[in-house]
Amino acid sequence: MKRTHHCNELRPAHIGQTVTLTGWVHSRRDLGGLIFIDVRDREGRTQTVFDPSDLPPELFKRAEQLRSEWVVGITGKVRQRPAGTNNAKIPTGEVEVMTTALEVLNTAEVLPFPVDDPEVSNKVNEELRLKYRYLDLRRPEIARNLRLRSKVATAARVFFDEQGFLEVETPILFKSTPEGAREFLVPNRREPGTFYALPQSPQQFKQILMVAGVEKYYQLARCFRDEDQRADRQLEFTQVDIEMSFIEREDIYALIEGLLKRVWKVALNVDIPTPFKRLTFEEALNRFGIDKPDTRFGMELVDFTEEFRASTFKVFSGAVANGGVVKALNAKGMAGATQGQVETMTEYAKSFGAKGLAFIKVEKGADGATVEWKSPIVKFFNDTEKAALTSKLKIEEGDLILFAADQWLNACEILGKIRLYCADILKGQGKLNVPADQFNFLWVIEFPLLGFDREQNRWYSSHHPFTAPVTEDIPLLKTDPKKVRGQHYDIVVNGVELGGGSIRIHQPAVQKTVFEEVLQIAPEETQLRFGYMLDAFKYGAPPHGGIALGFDRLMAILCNTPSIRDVIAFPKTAKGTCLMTDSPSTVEPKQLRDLHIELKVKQPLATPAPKA
RNA sequence: GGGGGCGUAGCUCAAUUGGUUAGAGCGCUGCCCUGUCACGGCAGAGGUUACGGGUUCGAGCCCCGCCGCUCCCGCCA
Repeated sequence: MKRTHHCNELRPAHIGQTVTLTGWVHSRRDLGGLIFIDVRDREGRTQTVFDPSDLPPELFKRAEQLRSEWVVGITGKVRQRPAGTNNAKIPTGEVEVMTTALEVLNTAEVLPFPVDDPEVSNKVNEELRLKYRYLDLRRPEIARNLRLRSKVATAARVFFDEQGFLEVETPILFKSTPEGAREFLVPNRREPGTFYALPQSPQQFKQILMVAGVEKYYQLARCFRDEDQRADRQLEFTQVDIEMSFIEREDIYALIEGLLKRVWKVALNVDIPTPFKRLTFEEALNRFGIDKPDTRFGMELVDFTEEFRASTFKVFSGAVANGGVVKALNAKGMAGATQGQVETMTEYAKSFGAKGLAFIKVEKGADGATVEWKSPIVKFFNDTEKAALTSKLKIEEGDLILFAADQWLNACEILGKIRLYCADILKGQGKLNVPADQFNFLWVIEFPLLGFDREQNRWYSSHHPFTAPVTEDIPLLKTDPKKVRGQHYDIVVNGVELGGGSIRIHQPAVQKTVFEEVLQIAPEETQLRFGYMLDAFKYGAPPHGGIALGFDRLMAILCNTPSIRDVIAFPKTAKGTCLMTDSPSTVEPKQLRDLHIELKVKQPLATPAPKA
C-alpha cells in the first residue's frame, strides 16, 4: 500500500479526492457507532473516520481492534468536516478522510511511555526515554529537533559551498596526542602494544590541509573526548570545523557572522544583526566575571579598588596592597536571600580560594521608613566609602551587594559565578526577565596567549601552542609572557561558548620561540609530539587560521533546550553508557587475544560492563 | 575522583514525617455509546516501594551498602 499524501497535507482543496495515508495510530476515539482514528506520520496527523453505515461490517470490526501506535494504511475520500467539528489545533483540521479501506501494516504493544502527549512525555524519566530512544524520537517534539538539525547542517553546507569551501573528511583512527583532553584508544591488532586514538578534534589535519593548499576547509566533524559529561558535553560530539589560508581575524569574524546569520534565518526565520559586538577578554572579566558573558541582563561588576585602597577594612585594603582588586555587584532585589543561598555563594567564593564572602543586605530598617544596610562589615566603612558604593552600585532597598577582594582574575571570576547564580534565583522569583528568544552574540577577543601553572612553575598555552600572538606583542614573548595576547577568539551567545579558534603561527621562528623558550619544551620532545606538523610547515605553510563551533550546542540553542542530548539522535548517559544498546559491554576472549590484550579486572559473564 | 537531587502501579505523582489492606490522575482490559479530537459513561486488572543488609513490636519513610538516572565541582576549549 503506497501513500498518496502525508499526514500534514490534506486541505479543503483536496476534498473529493480518494487518498491513502500511512502512519501510526496517534489516537483512537471509538464512539461505538462511529470511530475516529488520527493517523500520524513525521509530518503531522490527519483524522480518519469509520462510519458503519458506509462500511462492510468486517472492516468496521477491524477498525474497532485498532490500538495506539499500530501501523496502518488507510484509504478513503477526503471531505469537508461537518459544520462545527473543525479542529483548529491541527493544520489538517478542516478535513477528514472517510475510510473505505484499512490495512494493518503492523501491530504494536502498549508503549512504555506515552508519545502522544507532550506535557506528560516531557516529564518522563530520561532513563526510560534513552532505553526506548526510538520511541522518544517518535515524539513530535524530539523529531522536530532532528529535522531542524538536518536542515541546519544542510544550510551550513550550502553556505560553505557558496563561499568556496571544500568539505574534507579526516581520519577517525588517529594518532595519540596526549595534550588536553583524555583520549579514547583503539588497540592495533597488527602490532601488539600500539594504539590509534580517536581525535579530540581534527586540529592537526586541518592545519596540514592548509599546507596542502586546500585554502578553505570545513567539516561537520565528529570529535571524541573521554572526559566526564555535562548537559552540554557528550563523549562524542560534532564540531563545525573550519580552517582558511591567507586570512586575518577579521575574515573569520565575517565568515562566522555570515554563517550564523544564514543558520538563524533558515532555522528560526530570525534576522540576527551583524557584525557582532566584540569584547576583549579583559573587559569581559571586568564587567561580567567570565569569558563567555550572558549580556541579556545587567548586574555588571563594579570596581572599587581605588575607593578601598586606604580603607580601615583590612580585608579590602589588604587585598589591594597585595596587588589585588576590590569588586562588587548589586544583585537587585535579592536582599531576601536565604541563609542557604548566601552559603552557596560563599562556597563559590571559597572554591576560588577566598576566605569568605562579604555582602550587604539593603533592607527596611526597624522603623519601617529608613533603609538599613545589614552586614557584618558595614561598620568598617566610612561615609565616603558608603557614598561611593551607593552611587556606583545604584543601591536601593531590596538589593544585595556582594564583594570580592582578591587578585584580579579571581575576584572577577568569583563575582561572575555569583552573578549567574543570582540571576537564576531572580529568574525563578520572576524578578528578572531574561528573554529566551533574544540572541546576544559577541566575540571575545585578545585572550592571554599563555597561562601560568603554579604547580609546575611553567607557562602553558591557554588555547594551543600553534596560536599566533598578536603581532605587536611578539617581542614580549621573551620579556613579559603574561602580557602577550593571542590571536584567539571565542564566539559567545547568551553565556554559551559556541566556539573558538585562532590565527595560527606559520613562521617557524616564532613557533620555535614559543615551543622552546616560552613553553620550555625540549626540541627532541617537540619533534616527537609535533614533528609531522613542523615537518609540514617547512615546506611552505601559508598564513592560516580557523575556528570550530560546537554543532550540538548550536542546535540546543536553536531548539531552545538545555541539554544537547535532546538534539543528538542516540546520546549517551552522564556515565557514558548507551541504555538502548547496553554499551559499552564486555567482549569475547578471542577478541581480546587478537588484540594482545589481557584484562586486569574480573570480567563479568554478561553485560553491563564492569566498573572502571 | 568529590558534592547535591531523584528512584513507589506501564507513565506522572501522593502516602498526615515509623503505624491497619500503599492511593490518585493518565494509560491498559472488558462492556455501553453515531461527531469525537484530553471523547464520554460503567466495571476491572495492575505493586518484590530500584536492589542488598540493618535498627524496630512494626520500615515506602530511619541507618549502612550498592545500582541507575540527573545537575554541579574537578576534568574538558
